[in-house]
Amino acid sequence: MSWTDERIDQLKAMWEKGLTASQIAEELGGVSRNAVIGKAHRLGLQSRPSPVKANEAPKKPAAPRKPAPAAAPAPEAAPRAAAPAPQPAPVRAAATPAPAPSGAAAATPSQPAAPQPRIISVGPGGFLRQGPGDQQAPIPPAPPRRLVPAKPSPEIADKTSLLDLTERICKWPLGHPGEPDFHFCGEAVNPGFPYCVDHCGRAYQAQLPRGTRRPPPPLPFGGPRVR
DNA sequence: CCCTGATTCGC
DNA sequence: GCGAATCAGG
Repeated sequence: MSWTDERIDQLKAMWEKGLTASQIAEELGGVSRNAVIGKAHRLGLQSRPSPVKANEAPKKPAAPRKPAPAAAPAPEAAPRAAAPAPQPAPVRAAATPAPAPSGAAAATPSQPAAPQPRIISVGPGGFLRQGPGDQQAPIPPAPPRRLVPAKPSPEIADKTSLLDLTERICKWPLGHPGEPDFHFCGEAVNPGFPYCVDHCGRAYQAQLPRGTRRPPPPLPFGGPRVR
């Protein structure tokens, strides 16, 4: 897979939306988590609180993993880690940046300056919900669309959604796509299979000899509800 | 173990 | 430019 404009756009949107690199990689498909991170950095989409970047360089800037045996007599006093990055922890959740105009009563409260949260919703399957017009434009006007919480409703808050699926999560669908409570099994998979042990039993059934009568197997989709 | 992002470096 | 390998922290 290559980084087409579309895919780069999706990457940007999802990255800025706060999805993890793994999730983005899964949604895009054909790329690894590392590829996503690498591309994100190349694109300049830096930041994101990293779990491994707590402190800077108190004493040892951490020895470079590759000693770089190649002759490099150049005096590299401080090759990297240049940015002290006193940046405060990024607060990404707030929908309203709250400009906070300093100065005494400089505010004209009547109209709170419309912020630009740049809301990009990612629909099921990870596709970007864009109007036909804004193919890859910044989407200047805030969409009048009603905001939807990350978890659509408490009802399915603890259910396994499409975005929750990983290689080791059972992908057996429960309910029917489109229904509000449609979700996936979510159990730990039977290693090597896309389903948990239970659902592997449903998905994979021994081939019986020809002519043997057999009750129709329950299908994941289409058939009557199976739970 | 699982996960996360950051970084390096051979391609 | 790309991304696997690796690191480092939770």
